[in-house]
Amino acid sequence: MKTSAPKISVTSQTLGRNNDQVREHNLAAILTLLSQSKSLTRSELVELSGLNRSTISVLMTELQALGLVSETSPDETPNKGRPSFVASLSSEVAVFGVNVESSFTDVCLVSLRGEIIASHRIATPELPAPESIIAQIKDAISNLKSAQGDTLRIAGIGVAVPGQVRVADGQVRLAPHLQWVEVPFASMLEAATGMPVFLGNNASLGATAEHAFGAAKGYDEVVYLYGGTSGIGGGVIVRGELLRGAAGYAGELGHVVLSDSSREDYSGFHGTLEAALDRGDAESSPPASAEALENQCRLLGAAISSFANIFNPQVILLGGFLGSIFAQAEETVTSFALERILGAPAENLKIMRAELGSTQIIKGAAGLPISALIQAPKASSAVL
Amino acid sequence: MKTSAPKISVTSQTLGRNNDQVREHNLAAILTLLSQSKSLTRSELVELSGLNRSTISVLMTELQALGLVSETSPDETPNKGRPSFVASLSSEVAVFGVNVESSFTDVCLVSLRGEIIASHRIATPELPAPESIIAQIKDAISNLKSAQGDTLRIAGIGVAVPGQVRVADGQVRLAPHLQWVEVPFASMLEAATGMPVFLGNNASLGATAEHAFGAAKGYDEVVYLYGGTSGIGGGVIVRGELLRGAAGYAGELGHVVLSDSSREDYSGFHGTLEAALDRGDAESSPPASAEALENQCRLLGAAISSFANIFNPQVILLGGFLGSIFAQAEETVTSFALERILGAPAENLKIMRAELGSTQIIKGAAGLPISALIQAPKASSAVL
DNA sequence: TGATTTTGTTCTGGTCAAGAACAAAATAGG
DNA sequence: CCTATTTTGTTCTTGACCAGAACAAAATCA
Repeated sequence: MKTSAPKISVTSQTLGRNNDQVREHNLAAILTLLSQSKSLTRSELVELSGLNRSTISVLMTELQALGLVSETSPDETPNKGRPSFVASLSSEVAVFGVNVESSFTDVCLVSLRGEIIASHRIATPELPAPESIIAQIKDAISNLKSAQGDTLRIAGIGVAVPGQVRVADGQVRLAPHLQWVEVPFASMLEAATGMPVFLGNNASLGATAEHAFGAAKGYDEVVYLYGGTSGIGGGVIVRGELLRGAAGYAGELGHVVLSDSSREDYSGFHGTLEAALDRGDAESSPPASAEALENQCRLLGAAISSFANIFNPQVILLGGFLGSIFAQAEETVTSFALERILGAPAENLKIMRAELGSTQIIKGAAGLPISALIQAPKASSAVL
Repeated sequence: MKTSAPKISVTSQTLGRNNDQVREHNLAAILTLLSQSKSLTRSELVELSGLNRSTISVLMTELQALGLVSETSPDETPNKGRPSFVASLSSEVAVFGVNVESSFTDVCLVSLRGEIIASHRIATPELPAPESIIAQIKDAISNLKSAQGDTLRIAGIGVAVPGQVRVADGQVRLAPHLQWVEVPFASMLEAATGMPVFLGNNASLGATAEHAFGAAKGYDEVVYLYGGTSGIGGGVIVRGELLRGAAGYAGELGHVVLSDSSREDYSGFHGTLEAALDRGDAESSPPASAEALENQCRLLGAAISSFANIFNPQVILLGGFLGSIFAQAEETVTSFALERILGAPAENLKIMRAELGSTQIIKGAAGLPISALIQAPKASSAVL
């Protein structure tokens, strides 16, 4: 816990760049734009990317050759002039999104656009052991895949886990509600399926899903708080990307200290947000009293004010039972929050309920292999 | 405070890139490498940047023509083979760093390498009014500049302010200890001096200085907490860059809610870190009792645990009187903190006292125009 | 002093995006 | 129905950039 020699960090900033990387970047830019909209015409791509028409032409040809983009003629031609091709991400490439919870595991086939094509739920009356659930996921994947056409290619698997995940190698460090300790889940599932596997924390992936598809779409600075059966988690979007921290454990927003109370949360920490807001009161049954609800609003408001002062976000999103509390008493939560937010970060701040339903975590998980494909389209396509 | 249509964000991710930007990026990469070391040989630059030797040759020629880099023959030649040129950032270009506090304002001439060349302190027995302090800063700048050789070129002015600063236009929204409200300081100082002016919050700039030159050098995920006469502020480095948030107000770490206490901080918020840790007790005089010190350690530890869980940083740095508390009772603070940090983010976490002395804020302020110059060497050089 | 090693410089070649010129495909108007 | 206009896709040329090869320069070592 004390100082040692810091390793020199080689960021992309200090690395030189050559033409290959320019092409890769521009391909990724087009794919990113396409993933943000259902479909875009070539002329819209020209405008949005700032690239020349001729360059777009070359890039689109390459992306079609890679099988990542499909172009069609437009259905309607509202403008005069030659109609522009309509491009969208190929429906012949998809990924799997997996959400592991204590009582069930969802496996979904998800398109590059983030649409759920097919899904299957594995019920686990007993807590899932890593080996057995991996075998079941493998079966579900091959069933879902064979139910589709032969032309479907899979770019990878994204898995959401309710626990702390080391992003570098997809190791589950600790997932208390699954009773998993130090499970190398990514490498195990990779070995079983032969596909690239990406792991993430479930609440963090909820944040990326809300950012990509949900209520936080279009914002680059977002705080997401999620209250579920496994406590309170969160995710933060900074400059349009998920806040990961040194090893990927960032975003444990439920464990901020809020009060002097001795009440403990699921990790045994006292006085934290998770300790103060107990799930049972809020979602399943209406709160015991108006006083109890007001107390919850006060605590939620205090947490919101802390996060607003820390992150100066554009949006703070509340999901799960925290969204229920907010929906019941929006004014109360907001006014408690505003009590302790500085004037400047309080401007233009939006506090909203999260939008996506139960599919958000799956979509966030699917976003992991999708992002990997988009960021390195040439390299990733070789893997398919 | 409620939802409106989100504006579409155009990030660099979605923008195409052309050859001009490649050159600009590579020039910036070399300057960044040089700013991280005192000096580097060309062959070291080849290795660190990953660029070809011939490319480095061209780039260095251009940087010398821009007057940003100077090359000398090596003093010693420990290896066989032709000795490599030693390159370093030019000493003919410098910037001004300014730190405005309630009772004085420091103006320093700072080299591109972050060394303070000359400095001048303006005493302000009365609180400084914007117009008068700008006139005094202008005088100090011209005096400091004329004391140097004629060849010295100035790339800009960086100013640290104890308050909330909108980074987009350098507007001081609120600086309570200066009693400034909505002061367009950057444009005022630009008009007075004709030089480009950059503004930042003092604690945030302390964080960037610790990251660039101090105890956090080499780390990319850093939380910095600073306790000074104007309360408790902070700064967070995420992926090697300062966390700014939507408008630049992020990092107000002193205003996180920690307890149910009704004690208020300088902004009138109760139960916050700043409210709980009163400055008077800690720095000027030894704490009244061991009990009082332990209480301070408990509160500081609680804040540290929150930030560790939120950010999963490599380092948490404590500056100002928070550093004094830590130095007095390192074990106590650390053990209180570890009580409520999850296992994974607690690994490899270093809690340290900040390194730089009173010059840190000046160096951080100077870093603003230096970074601007490094990031856009061709454009910025035209301004000089 | 000559061989070896390492580095700086110059020249060539390949890749990339921008822009111009041209072809293609729609609408608008008679 | 035909033609002018508008908008878009394609192709070719041009200029910029980086990589690599060939060569020259400057040190050490035997």
